Amino acid sequence: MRADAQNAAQRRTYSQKVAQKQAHLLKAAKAAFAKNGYQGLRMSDVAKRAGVAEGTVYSYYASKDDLIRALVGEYWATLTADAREAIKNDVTTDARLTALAQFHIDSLISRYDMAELTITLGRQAGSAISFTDEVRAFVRIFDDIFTAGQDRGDITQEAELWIARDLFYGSLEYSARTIIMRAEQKNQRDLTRPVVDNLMQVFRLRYGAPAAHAASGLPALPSLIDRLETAVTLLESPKG
Amino acid sequence: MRADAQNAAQRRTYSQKVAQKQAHLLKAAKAAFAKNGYQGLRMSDVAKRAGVAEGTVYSYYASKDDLIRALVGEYWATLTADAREAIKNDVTTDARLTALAQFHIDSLISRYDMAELTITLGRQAGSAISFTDEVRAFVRIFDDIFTAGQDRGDITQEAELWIARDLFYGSLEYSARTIIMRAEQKNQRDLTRPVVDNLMQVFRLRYGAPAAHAASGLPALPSLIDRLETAVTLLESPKG
DNA sequence: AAAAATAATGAGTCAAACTCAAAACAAGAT
DNA sequence: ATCTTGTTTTGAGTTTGACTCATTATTTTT
Repeated sequence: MRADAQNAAQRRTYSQKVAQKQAHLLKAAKAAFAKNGYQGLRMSDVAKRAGVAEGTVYSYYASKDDLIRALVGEYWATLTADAREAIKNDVTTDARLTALAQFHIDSLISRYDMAELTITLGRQAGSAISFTDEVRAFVRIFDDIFTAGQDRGDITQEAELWIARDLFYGSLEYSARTIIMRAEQKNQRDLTRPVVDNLMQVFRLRYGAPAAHAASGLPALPSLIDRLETAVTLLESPKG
Repeated sequence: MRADAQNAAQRRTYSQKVAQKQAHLLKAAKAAFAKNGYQGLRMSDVAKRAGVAEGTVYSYYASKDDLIRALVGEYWATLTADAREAIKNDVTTDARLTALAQFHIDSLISRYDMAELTITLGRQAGSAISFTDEVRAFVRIFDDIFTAGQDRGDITQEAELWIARDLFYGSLEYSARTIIMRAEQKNQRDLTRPVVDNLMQVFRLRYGAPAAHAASGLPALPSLIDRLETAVTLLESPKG
C-alpha cells in the first residue's frame, strides 16, 4: 500500500489492518507533536515511537504535512463529539450556546496549538484557505443551535448566520489567545467566565433570545423596546 | 558586523549603511515571501533578489525566522500608521470604531498571510504566545478609542477593555477568513460592510454609545431602557 | 601606503524530509 | 507443504535548504 490511504482502506484482500496501523502511527505522531510542536516534530521520531521504519510512515502518510493534517482532523473530530456531549443536557437556545461557548474556550486554551495549526495548514500549498470536513462538522454545531433557535423564535430572523458564527467563534478564539498570554493565572475559569458571559450578553442583545430572560435578567430586544416606546408615545402625547 | 543588528546600528564608526542594507534585504524578503509564503521562502532567493551572497543575509538576520519576524514587524508598523490615518477624520467614538473596523477587515483580506504569520511566529520556539511591540502598538489604537469613549461617556464604564477588544478584533479576523474562503466574490466590500455594520450594532447595544444614535437609528442602551421603563411604570400605575 | 578593523563571499556542513530497490511477509494456487 | 504472486516493510541513500566559517575584499585609521 503506497501513499494512498483512501484506496487502501477500501481494499478487501490482504491484511486489513490498514486503519489500525494508521491509527497507531497517528498516536505516535500525537505524542511526538505534543512534545515539540509542528516544526520540532521529526518523522524519524514518529517512526521510532511507532516501532516501524521511517519509510513505513511514508507509506501511510505521503508527507509530514499530510500526517499533521490527519492529526488535526482527528482533533476536531474528537472535539465535535465532546462538544455535542457537553451541550446535550441543555434544552434552551441560550443555555446551549452558553455551554458551547464555555466548552470551546476551554478546549482552545488547553490545545491552542491545534487551532493554530488548523489555520496554518489550510494555506500551505495553494493560496486559498481550506478547512477539512472535520472543522466544518464542528462549526455546524453552532449553526444547528442557531437555526434551531430561529425556528423556535428565540433568535431574530434577520440575523445573518455566518456573521453571527464568526462573532461567536472569532471572539472566543481571540480571548483564548489573550488568556494564554497571561499564563500565570492558575484558575483560568475566572477569566473564561467573563468572556462567555459577555459574549452571551451580546448575543441576547443583538440576536434577541427571549427564552433566556429569566436566566439572564436582561430584557428581550427588540420586543420590549417596541412595547416601551409605544407606551411612552402614549404617555407623552397631549391626550395622556 | 555579525549577527547582531542592534549593536551594529549603534556603532558610529565605519560604514553606517547598516539600516539601509537591512531595509534593502527586507524589501527582497518581502518580494520572496509574497511569491511563495513562509515555507516557500528560500534564503538563497532573498540573497539573489538583494544582489548579495547568502552569507551576507545571515550577517544582518541571524535566521530565517528572524528575517520573517522583521518582515511581520514592518507590516504591523505600516498598518498602525495607515490605520491611524484612516480614522483621523472621524471625531465620534462610534465613527472612529467603524472606520477602524472597516480598515482592519480590508487590510486583513488583502494580506491575510501576515496576520496568520503573526500568530504562527509567536509560538515558534517557546511555548507561550508573544507579540511584538508593533502588534501591541496596533492593538492600542482600539484601546485608545475605547477608553477615550469611556471618558467621554459614550461607552459604558463597566466594560472590560480586553474582552471588548477581543470581540472586536476576533470577529473581524474570523470574518476576514470566511470572506477569503469565498474567493469568487469580486466586490468584497459587499461582504465586509455587513460584518462591520453588525459588529458596530453589537457594540452600540452592548457598550452603549449614545453619540451614535442619529447615524444608526438604534436606541442607546441601557440609558434609554431606564428612561422608558420609568415612564412605563408611571403610565401603568393606577394613578396614571 | 601599511595596518587594522569590518564586511562580504560562497564552498562546505549538516539536519531532516523524502525515495526506492531490495528484503520480508502474507495469501492463494498447486 | 512448497511455490508463486502480490503486498508491505525496510533503511541506506538522495535531495533540499538552512546555516557556518575560513578566506577574500573593502573601508577606515594611523
